[in-house]
Amino acid sequence: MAEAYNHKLIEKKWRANWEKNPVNVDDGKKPKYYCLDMFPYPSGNGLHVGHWRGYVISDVWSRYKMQQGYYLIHPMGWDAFGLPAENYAIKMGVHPAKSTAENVANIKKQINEIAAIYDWDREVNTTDPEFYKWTQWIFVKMFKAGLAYQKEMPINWCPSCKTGLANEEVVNGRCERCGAEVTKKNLNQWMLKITNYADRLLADLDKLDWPEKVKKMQTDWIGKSYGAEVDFTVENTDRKITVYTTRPDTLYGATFMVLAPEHAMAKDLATDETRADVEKYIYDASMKSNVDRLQDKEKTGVFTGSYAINPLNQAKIPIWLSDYVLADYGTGAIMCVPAHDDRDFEFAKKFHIPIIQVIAKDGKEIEDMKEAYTEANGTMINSGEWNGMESAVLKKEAPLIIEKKGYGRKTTNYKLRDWVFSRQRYWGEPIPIVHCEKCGPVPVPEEELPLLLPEVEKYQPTGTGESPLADITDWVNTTCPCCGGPAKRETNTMPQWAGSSWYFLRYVDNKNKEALVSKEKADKYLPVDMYIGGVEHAVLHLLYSRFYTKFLYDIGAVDFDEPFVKLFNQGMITGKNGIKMSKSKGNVVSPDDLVRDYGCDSLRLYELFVGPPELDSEWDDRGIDGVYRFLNRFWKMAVSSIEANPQPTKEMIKLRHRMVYDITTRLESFSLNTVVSGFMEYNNKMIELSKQQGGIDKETLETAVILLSPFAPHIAAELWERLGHEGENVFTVGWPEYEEDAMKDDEIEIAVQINGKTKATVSLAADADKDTAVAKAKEALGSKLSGNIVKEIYVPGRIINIVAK
RNA sequence: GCAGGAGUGGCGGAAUGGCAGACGCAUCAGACUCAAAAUCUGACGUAGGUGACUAUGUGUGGGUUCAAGUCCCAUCUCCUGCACCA
Repeated sequence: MAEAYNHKLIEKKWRANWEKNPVNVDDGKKPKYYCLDMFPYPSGNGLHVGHWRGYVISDVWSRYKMQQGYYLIHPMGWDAFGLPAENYAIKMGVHPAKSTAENVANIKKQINEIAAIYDWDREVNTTDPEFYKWTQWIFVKMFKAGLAYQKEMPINWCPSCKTGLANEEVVNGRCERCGAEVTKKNLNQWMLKITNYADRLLADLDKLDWPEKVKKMQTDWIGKSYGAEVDFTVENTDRKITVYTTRPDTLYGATFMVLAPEHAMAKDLATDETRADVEKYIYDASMKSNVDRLQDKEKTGVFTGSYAINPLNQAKIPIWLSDYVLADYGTGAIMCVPAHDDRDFEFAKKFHIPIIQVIAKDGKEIEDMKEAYTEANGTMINSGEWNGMESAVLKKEAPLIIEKKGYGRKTTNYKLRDWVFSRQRYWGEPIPIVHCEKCGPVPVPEEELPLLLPEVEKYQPTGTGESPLADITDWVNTTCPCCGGPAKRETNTMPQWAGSSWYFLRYVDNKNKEALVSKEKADKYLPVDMYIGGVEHAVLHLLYSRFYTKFLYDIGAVDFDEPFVKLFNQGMITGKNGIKMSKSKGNVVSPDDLVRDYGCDSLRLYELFVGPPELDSEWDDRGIDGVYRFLNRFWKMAVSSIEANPQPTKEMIKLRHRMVYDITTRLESFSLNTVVSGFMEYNNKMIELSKQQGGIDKETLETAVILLSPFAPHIAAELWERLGHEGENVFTVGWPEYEEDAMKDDEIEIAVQINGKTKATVSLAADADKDTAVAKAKEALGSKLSGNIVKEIYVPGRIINIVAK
């Protein structure tokens, strides 16, 4: 009776072994492979099976690379500053430093249960002063480069989190973190000039081996458009209003102009008759939240009483205010061509403004226009000297024509805005700036960094727009590094994204006191070859990281300008009916019990087996029995094979090569769920072959164990030892290779069809010629074949199809 | 509204244009057992037939092809992202 599979004993034994004998060692000769997980923030809830999946995927991939001869950079760390950690601390009534440390310890313990080969010597924590020293250093460098600046403006304000937010953190008018409605608040903010990098951030997407979806999301977020600015004069004045348009070809069709209510000139355009209405409209608009403004489908507006003059034809058009025009895009003012824009059309209809068609649709003017004709496709009409031109051509040429005539200029625009970088919260990196009345904002000298986050009693957000740090007068009051006079410290802190925008650089040189990362180590270990994580950071962390990396490249800190060569987004694990796992829904599945009952190896396999790694999957506990049974059967087959030690048969050799081929190709294409089913298939076949001689041959078994080692490391290590390799590291023996010739069958089964419908199967030599194959097929079909044979198709190794009438 | 992804048994899912449903879960039957669990063997899309078998079948409707889950056109549903960006 063969010894049964005991996951508890095996896993305990090997866990202890690996602690003493690390499997991933840098001998200085191996090439590096950097496989990175998006580092977690240390939440109090711990890990659920969904977090596990990402870590298992990255570990399997890492171990595969290790098996191929790479030295791995496979680190882990903690994104521990920021709102989630701080909000948790406030809820629990403890200091965030304390709760963060506790949560880190707890999650680290849970992560170790995965048996991933993280190199804990490389661990980083964004709240560690030795780490945030460099987060602050980057800010100082950006300040010196003119990329960090202050601006007073109405920003997105989360009344629940009591802090300002970046555009990227506002989702459908709500706070990305807590879901509260975002309002506007006028604050003096630190901004990062990410817009300086808009073109490079857009263009370099082409270099990246990333999911198309993420590239598209970033492209849309950057939102580059081409067009022209056109200057209109306000009638009877010498004041100008500049509008931005992507459709200068339709300039003759402009019948009115609309300004955002926040436009600097909005109030001034009012006349005595309209002043009351205009001021009321501006006030009402200022009171609306983002959510309201988005939900108001129906257009509203007010006529200012003033008119603008179209520089092209001197036409006099009314100037309106409406909140459908955004203040912070383009110039905050637009020319409106109702005939060729849906929004302008709707507005014109509602307020009875004339509509002039300037592009012929299907060669003619539309009589009773029911909707705008928005395509730039047709001949120009009602357009003076432009009449007869093709709209598509004019669209491209008009910006230059307008520029030459002095009516405006060719421009590009971006949806991307500068990054609101300050937070009115305690738990973040202090912004290393000192405000001096004489010298203005002065950066803390680099040699004085880190600027420590002071200990405080009261760390709750104030809600006033000031950070809790503002209360610590003896911290705030300081001297100017420049002139030595009295000065005050900046009291806002950085957003959570500050640390996560560059942490991956620090892993490879995490103890360096002289530099963010040494030149030598950066060149040797960076950039990241494979980055694995959820898709939720597509326009947040992934965009910010690219921006930071480009900046660090520009100042010569690193030698590459894209941080992540390849990106893989794993799908989410949800509870029943696709509902996101959360504590409040009560559908969180904890991995702890599953590890106890089935073992780490089983759970690792099942995490992959639930479905394609890139898609969301519903978790169903029952399925884990299947992989657990597989491991039991594999174990039983293996130990009895070791005992029987049979000579390899032709069948076994063939199976070995095919197994290597199948597992490798599936793994290479990241089809990890079918790798697991492949193991099951081949195990079933090995069990079948075992029946003849009490087992399968040693080499085939060894091959299977190596193939399995990245997926189920404990059982693989144990069986490798039992196969006579005591003291050897199964994880670095090398990935097995296959030979095409050894996989081939001499005789194959092939389907025989009549008119595309399978009617029989025949077995014939793999290299049989057409005549032989067709003859055999006809024989097998016998009386089923009737009528005239029109065509005989034979695809060797695939099919025989006889077309008969 | 725009863009992307997906629709295959009771369920999760598999199929370089070539025998649809691999692999697994659940279910049912049998073996072992005093019994249960575990394990092993088998059945398992639908309809008809005792049966070998026959017909039918990958959201819906067309098309290309000797051959379509796969390619093309149209259409419906669901999910994700963006959303008055001029």
